[in-house]
Amino acid sequence: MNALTGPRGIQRIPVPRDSHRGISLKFPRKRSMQYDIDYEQALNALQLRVVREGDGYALVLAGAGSGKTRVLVYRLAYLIQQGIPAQNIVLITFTNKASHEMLSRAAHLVGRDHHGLWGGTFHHIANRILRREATHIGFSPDFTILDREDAKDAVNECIKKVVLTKDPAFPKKEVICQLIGLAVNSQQAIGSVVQQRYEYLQDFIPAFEKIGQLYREKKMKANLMDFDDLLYYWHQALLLQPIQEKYAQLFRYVLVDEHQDTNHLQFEILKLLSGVHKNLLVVGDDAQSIYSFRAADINNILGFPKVFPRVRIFPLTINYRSTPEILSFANQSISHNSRQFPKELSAVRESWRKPEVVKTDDVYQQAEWCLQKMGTLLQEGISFQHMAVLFRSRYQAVELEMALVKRGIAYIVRGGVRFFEQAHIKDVLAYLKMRGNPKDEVSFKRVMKMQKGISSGYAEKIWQQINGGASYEEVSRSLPARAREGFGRFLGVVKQIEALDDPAQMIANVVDAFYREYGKLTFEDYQERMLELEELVKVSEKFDSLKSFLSDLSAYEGFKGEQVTDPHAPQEVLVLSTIHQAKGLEWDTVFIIGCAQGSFPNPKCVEEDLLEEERRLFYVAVTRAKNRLYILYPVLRYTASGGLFFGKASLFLEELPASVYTAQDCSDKYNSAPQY
DNA sequence: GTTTCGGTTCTTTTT
DNA sequence: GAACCGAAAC
Repeated sequence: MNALTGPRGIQRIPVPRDSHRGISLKFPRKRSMQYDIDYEQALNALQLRVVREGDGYALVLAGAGSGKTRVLVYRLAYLIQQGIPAQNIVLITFTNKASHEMLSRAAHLVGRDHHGLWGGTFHHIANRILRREATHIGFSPDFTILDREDAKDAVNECIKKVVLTKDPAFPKKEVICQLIGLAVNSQQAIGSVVQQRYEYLQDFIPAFEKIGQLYREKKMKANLMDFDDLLYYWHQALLLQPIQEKYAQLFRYVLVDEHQDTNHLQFEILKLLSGVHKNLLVVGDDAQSIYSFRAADINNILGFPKVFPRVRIFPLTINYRSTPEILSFANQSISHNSRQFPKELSAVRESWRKPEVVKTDDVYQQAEWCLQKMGTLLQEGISFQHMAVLFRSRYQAVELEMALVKRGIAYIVRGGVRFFEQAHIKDVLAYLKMRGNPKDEVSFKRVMKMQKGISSGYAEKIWQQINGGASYEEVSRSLPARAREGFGRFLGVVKQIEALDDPAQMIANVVDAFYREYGKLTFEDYQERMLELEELVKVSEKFDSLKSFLSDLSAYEGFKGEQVTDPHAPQEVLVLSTIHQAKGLEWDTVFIIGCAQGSFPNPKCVEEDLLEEERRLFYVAVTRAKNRLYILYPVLRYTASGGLFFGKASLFLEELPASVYTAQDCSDKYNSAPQY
């Protein structure tokens, strides 16, 4: 059973029956036969108040492990039970996974009545709405969504058009993408974002603005949107009176999870969506705001009461998840931050062991220590699915991965490369996208560049010619021999899929006609990649048209190595995860590795604001653990150039009183590096 | 002018 | 590993 969320008979505080004022909804005295939900059994007094009295503008400050998911699920069930049609409720979550989990839990309570509810991430819901309203903002409904890599490439082309002479001081395309994204999400001019976050680049502001302009035009011409555009154009659409009217009328209740990680643009969307019925309930924890690099603005939650003076605030401060020892460790840590709602989480669990802080020689010993401890835990009856290893940065897990592979232990890594962002998946999908959206320049060029003899130069020329109305023969004649052959092969593949509309068949055809051979020559691990393409065929079989497949692609968040097709398969595998990806999850046992100076906090985050965010990240990691928490740090660091560093524990450990943990020193016990 | 290939550099977090 | 750069090859 899931201890995450609820008290289950832990305490029974009497609830004042008439404590809500001016609320039109009444809690039914007689429960309907249809669903017998025992709210009072399932929820504590404060949780119950949120569920029953969450009308109007409401802010739920839900500390880690305080049952926030449970509250949202029951609130949902309550509204439906009150007779609110599901299609008039929108539940915005941080990941689509969280949305699915909440909806399926709500389904347990109210059966099929939750069907039609609008659930998902901001981006997911934006996608759904924009497919309907695209024509109002200058797009056609079959627009293609660019992922981060595609967007980067497109921006790069714009950079080349603006910056003609190479300047070594000009920032890389990643940086440009980042600041264009920040500008959109925080609704600021690129110039002011640069002033605030990249002051040293201010000489380039005019160039940045030109690039941003060009990029926006390019996408519009090609009927493309990047992730940020989904929000940008959703907001643009909502600024049109009839559309605003339509959706603000439709959404009688707007529920928002993880509000601390929303950005300015998202908050504006929320204001517009809730503008008619004025039922906006946001749930969040300012102590867990960890996405400022995506323009998340902690002021959205800290300043919520200022924006809506009549807001009601519900603080949930009882933690049902962790032992008091883990909680006091977390509380001690977060108390070093200055910007937060004052609060302290209190524990109801029984006292148990303190968290252990383990000093090791290096990353190999760190991995070994984890494995040995896991062995002990297995003997105690804790299986791998109840353990997780968390880290600040993806690269910190590699030594542990090697050790796990060596022992044949199954694991998945969350964070890093996503299934749909791998080169071979994107290659094959580019063919389908090209067919689905003939204006899709990015996919067309990607497909062209797979052919030998054609690289970005000819890909551009071919694209220009075809758009200028040239026939295939004309294009072919204009090319040099090598490129002409490639173009011929391309036409062959296109012919294969021309007449099809079934995505699974199209994928299989592309692979058979071209990609299998191409893959053999391109990838060393070609066989694995072919297996993943088979996986892709399976995923696509669920869709009966190309259109529905393509418009739903963005909803998938699965990672490489995870079962994309069957997310509910029971998993006996160990989870290795970035802390960011671990948000909202919990395990019996948590290992946090790499808590050393120079790794965590990330050295690039030295500014005061960012340091506080790093500390919140540490807080998130710590509060994932229910019973056992092991925090490890290696003192030796190998630099890229082969040098050795002596490091010490993370600032976040050093600043804590020694009384909140037990320390273990494993360094010096170490003889020679194991060979992997 | 364009492509290809071999070397070098660096890796924060993500819808 | 993959992204970038420069030099050789077409």
